[in-house]
Amino acid sequence: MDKQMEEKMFQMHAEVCKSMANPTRLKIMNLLREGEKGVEELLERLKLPKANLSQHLSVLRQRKIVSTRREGLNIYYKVANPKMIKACDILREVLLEQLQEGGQLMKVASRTKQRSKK
Amino acid sequence: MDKQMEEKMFQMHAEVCKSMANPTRLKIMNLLREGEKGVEELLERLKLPKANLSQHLSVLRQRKIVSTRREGLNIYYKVANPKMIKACDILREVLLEQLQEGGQLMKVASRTKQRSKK
DNA sequence: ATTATAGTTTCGAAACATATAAACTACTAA
DNA sequence: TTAGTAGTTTATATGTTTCGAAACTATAAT
Repeated sequence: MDKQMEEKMFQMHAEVCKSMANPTRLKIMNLLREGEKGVEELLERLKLPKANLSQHLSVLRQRKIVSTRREGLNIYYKVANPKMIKACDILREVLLEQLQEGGQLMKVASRTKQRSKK
Repeated sequence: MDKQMEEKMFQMHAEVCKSMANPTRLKIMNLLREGEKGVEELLERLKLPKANLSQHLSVLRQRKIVSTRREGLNIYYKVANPKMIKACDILREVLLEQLQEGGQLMKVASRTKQRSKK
């Protein structure tokens, strides 16, 4: 892979991250992890204004993170590549570890406090 | 995990994605993947204004994506959790697949064009 | 104490992302 | 053809991210 190609990859990688860098869009991905879902269902579950949901879906579509299928009036969305879910899962693992460590530190801190009280 | 906790997780997840949603910061991560590096070395390799590099490092530090160590005047950075690298790698795989598919489609398109020329 | 070096923080302007509301498009059915 | 439903797009106001420049902080050496 040449220099320019590398540059392009970092650019694209950043764009994908941007698409995932919003709690609402992560919630959408989390719902779609269970499988294909219609806009109607997403609307019910997320309790968002229709236009706003549509905008978020548009972001995910443009980066090809989700793909769509129309059936009459309804449009169905799904995660385009299951590896995307995998990547999300790993990040969540990291976050959980961080929360745990935070918890540990707090425990240690309180233990230290008790000790120094003696 | 309760409702509020879930909400917090999506929030945090989005913040982590934001930290990674910039080509320069991805390049930094890519350099640090090889191991700990001093700011000086990062500066040389990335050819950025010092202040700007420092701002990007600050973003990564705040989300605990990197951690630091000082040694005299120099400060050394490393990736805090190797899973972060794993997550990046998966996203890059997805991107490469997409590029390949794009290539395929282009080939099919040019073949189709030739055919219709007959 | 002064000076030099390595790195960070703050400020301000330009570019970008977000939510809401209003206008629009695609399909269906009467 | 008209009307209705499902979904998308556009416009705009508000907030966020980015960069360069200047000011600042921490450590070391004199």
